[in-house]
Amino acid sequence: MEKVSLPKGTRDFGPTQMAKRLFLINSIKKVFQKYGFQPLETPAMENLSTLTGKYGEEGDQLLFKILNSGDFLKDVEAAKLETRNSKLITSDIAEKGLRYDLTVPFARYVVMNRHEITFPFKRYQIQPVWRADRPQRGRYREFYQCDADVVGTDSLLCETEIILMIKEAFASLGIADFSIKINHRAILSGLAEIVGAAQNESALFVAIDKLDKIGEEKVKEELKAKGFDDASLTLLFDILNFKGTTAEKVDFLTTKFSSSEKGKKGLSDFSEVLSLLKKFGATDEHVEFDISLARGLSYYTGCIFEVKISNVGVGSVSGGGRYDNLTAVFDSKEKSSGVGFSFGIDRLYDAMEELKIFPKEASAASTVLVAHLDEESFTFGLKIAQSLRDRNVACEIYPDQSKIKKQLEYADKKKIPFVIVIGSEEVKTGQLTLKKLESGQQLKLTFQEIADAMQLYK
RNA sequence: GUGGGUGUAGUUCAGUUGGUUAGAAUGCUAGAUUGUGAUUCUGGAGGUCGUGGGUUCGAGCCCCAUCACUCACCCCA
Repeated sequence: MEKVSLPKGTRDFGPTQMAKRLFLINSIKKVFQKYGFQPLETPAMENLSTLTGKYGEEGDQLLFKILNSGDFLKDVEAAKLETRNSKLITSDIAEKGLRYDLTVPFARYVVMNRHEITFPFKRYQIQPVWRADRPQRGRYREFYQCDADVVGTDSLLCETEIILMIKEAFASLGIADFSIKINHRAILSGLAEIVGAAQNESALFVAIDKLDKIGEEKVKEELKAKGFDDASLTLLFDILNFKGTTAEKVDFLTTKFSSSEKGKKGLSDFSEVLSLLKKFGATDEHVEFDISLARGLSYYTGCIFEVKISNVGVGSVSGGGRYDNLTAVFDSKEKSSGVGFSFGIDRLYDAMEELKIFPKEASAASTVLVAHLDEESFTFGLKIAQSLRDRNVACEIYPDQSKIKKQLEYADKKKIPFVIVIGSEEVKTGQLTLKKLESGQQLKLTFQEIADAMQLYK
């Protein structure tokens, strides 16, 4: 047999995985829709010009490019080909690429349709993206992103609703132990100002973002290497290491930021979000003010979020933040500030698998299998199966005349919870045999009784 | 891009200083049981030891190359 395989970093999702993935995706979709977000889908491929230059030089290299159709080398200048420099001829032989994320295609969509869109525009988008990265644990070349954004408003209501949505999504998924870490870009800028690193913000942010991953000492080393002196490091960690409740942290920073306008602005935004949360009637349970949270993406300008599930080996499962101008990358004149966040479906899946909290029904195919012992029972069973389907019960009848043993094995393997066994006895009396596979328990019941009981398992 | 690790049955893995016919668990399959799965018992099938070369009387084991997978770093979800 020929050896078949999958491209590196890609995966099949079999029926049992799909059942769980759909449970996850549908739960999240429901929450998005409940908060007024509308679905958007964009093509897997975009013009390469739409994608290049948006993710930095590294990002450009991670783009999957699509060869032009036909004789794509025909019109390339001979001199260019001679150089054997792939980068040089890329633009001549590939004008399309696979999307790298959902944000840039969304920005493109907003720019293209700005006259039709009613702002504030709330959309969600759940689609695969592709990166020519080297795969490793929890990182794939094809993976799903699950984004929700609001564009066209500065209101902090959006930030508050994001918190509510995260809480609601996790509640419906059955994840109880998690924390929503929040920080504000302006608070970070304030921090940079105080320690005299206003000119060197990004180096500072990248370093302190790693704090919980590599520890205080390593971060100090990294910052020293980048020219930070001992005095500013002491000052910095004095603030980063402050422990206390959210309110205490805010008070503490208010005194520290007395001279920093940016810092004050960040704190007031953050306090506003907390106060709106209260007005919604929600608590700040699971919400944690984390001064060291920076997130890599430099285009965030306001609140930033990151969600971690406790006691699992996966990284953050959700994140996002506010940005000033989504469409700036396309030189759009319209100001399109907004706030967005996304769920990492693959990581959520891994986390829920690790916690073993996927509901059992999520993996079951049918609720009932109709098993039969002879030709006559099979014919009788067809009616039973269809009547159950009429009552919206997922049901299948075994297609072949096989030994009852084989039919039960089939139900067991497919994790079908109930089997109706039909033989000459059942056909004659109309009393059907219902077997619950998990317990092995078996009852003689009428069709109506079974149909009623199955309503509970739909 | 940089640096580790691992390739043996469908799957997860044992395999002694290099020495007869390469094992286990699980899965698959047949039966014990002609109306009952999962559990129990009995039998059976299943391997070019990733690939190519080298050392040796002899290589799953040692050496070289190559490919695949995998983990970490950079970056990211």
